[in-house]
Amino acid sequence: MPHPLISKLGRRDRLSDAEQQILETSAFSVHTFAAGEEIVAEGSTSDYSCLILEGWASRNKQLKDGRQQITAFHILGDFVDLHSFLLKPMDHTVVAITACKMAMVKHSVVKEITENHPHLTRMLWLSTLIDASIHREWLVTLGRLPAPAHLAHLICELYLRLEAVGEAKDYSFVFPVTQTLLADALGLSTVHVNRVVQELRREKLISWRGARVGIPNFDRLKLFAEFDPTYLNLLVEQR
Amino acid sequence: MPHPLISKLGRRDRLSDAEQQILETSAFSVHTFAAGEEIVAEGSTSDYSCLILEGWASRNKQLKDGRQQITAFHILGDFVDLHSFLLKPMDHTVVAITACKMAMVKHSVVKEITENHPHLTRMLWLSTLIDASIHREWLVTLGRLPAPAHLAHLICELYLRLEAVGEAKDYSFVFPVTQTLLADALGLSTVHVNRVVQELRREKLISWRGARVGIPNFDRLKLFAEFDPTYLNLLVEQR
DNA sequence: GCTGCGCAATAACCTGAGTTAATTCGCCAC
DNA sequence: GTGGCGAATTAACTCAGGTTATTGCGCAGC
Repeated sequence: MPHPLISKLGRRDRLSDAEQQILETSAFSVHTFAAGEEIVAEGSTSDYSCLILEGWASRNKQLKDGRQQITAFHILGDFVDLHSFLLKPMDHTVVAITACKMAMVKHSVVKEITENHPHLTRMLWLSTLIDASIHREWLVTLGRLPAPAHLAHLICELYLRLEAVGEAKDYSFVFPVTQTLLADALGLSTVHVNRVVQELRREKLISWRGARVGIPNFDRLKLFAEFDPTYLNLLVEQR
Repeated sequence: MPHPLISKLGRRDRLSDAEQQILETSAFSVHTFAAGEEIVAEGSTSDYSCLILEGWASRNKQLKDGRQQITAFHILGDFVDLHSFLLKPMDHTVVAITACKMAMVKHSVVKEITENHPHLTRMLWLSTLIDASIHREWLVTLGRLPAPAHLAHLICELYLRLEAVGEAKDYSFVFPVTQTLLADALGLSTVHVNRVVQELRREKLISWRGARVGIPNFDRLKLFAEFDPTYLNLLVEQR
């Protein structure tokens, strides 16, 4: 299996053999985390970043009263806290949604890349810029879309991201997220998430039984969600 | 007057004379934009980025029905669309809130920096990471805070950012944003923004007459907004 | 001094989403 | 197959915030 980060960056621009070699050998260890386990703590200052080899993770920000907002979902190939290379301390927690296998990369290695490999540096920078672009899209869906369209939008996004890394096809994917977590991502209550899920099911915009979500008609769901995939930057280009 | 980007980055880490020199001479021109004018169009692919020398700007994302969400406010020293160096096409518009003076920097110059000046590259990367960190904080305030705390939080943030660039002191600053724009940033209706502004005034958490906002008791406002400035990364550190 | 205009302020009414609490389902352990 | 448990579902009621419409105010233009 090719290295997931190489595939991911390679989807945006061609990587040289030397660059691929560097990424191949960048991890100093592989850790496994159980579902629900905290991978990175808010307020911590680490000297490494984590790349997902297997499983789902989320970035969570806690409020004082115990409620939380999820600011991102992460899947195979995502460099969950690459920003902690320069941005310290961590402004959020990273939590394993399912069991996760993570490759740990020392910040000294990333620093060495910035010293000697400008193109690869730009590609890593790009990957954090895409995270930010997704944050902005979430701001719009959170601030301006009604709950049903908001959920539909998230499902469109996750499907395309999963498809890009080979974890989804034929408009169906495994979605290991409880309605409670979904509520934390959508800024809703659990009860209302349930109402909205059932509305989308009733309208045949999605199917969802067990952990598997299906999209009977992607164009219809896109339209309903006002979804435009540009912000995911899934196209190859010189950087 | 020192170059605002040098001061801004210099607040996060020491810049060498050579680095300062590069930033000094990086702009190829200075443009002025009128209030309300579009500085960068959504969907466009430019070969330069803009740095604010004077005035306020915002990043706006439009919906089909004409409504919009503001995803960021920008002030003196902010590199409004540095991400367009690697992320194309633009996923949002940049609009001048007041009259703006902008320094335009060619992407070829930024690229040259990434080729030859790793530390300066990291500092520029950092500045986009701070943007992302603010996006995440906004996701929390948008998703989980009630409207009054949300507005209070924004005012805390803007005060500290303005103070850091010398545009605010003594807990008072010029806030050139109409309640309609504010509604687009907070994900609220204009009417509700007005209700909330008056609530904060009534509670003596803020004063706001004309374009000037005052904060009689910053600690009380922080508490009310659950505001923690960590995410602004205003502290100096080696990068 | 009048007119027009953008913005702030108010009012009346409506609705999407929150809250609390009870019920049901699916699945695993023993 | 029974008990336990987390998650999904449902119901009843409340409320934050949206909608539509009107009014007031300061100011630029003539």
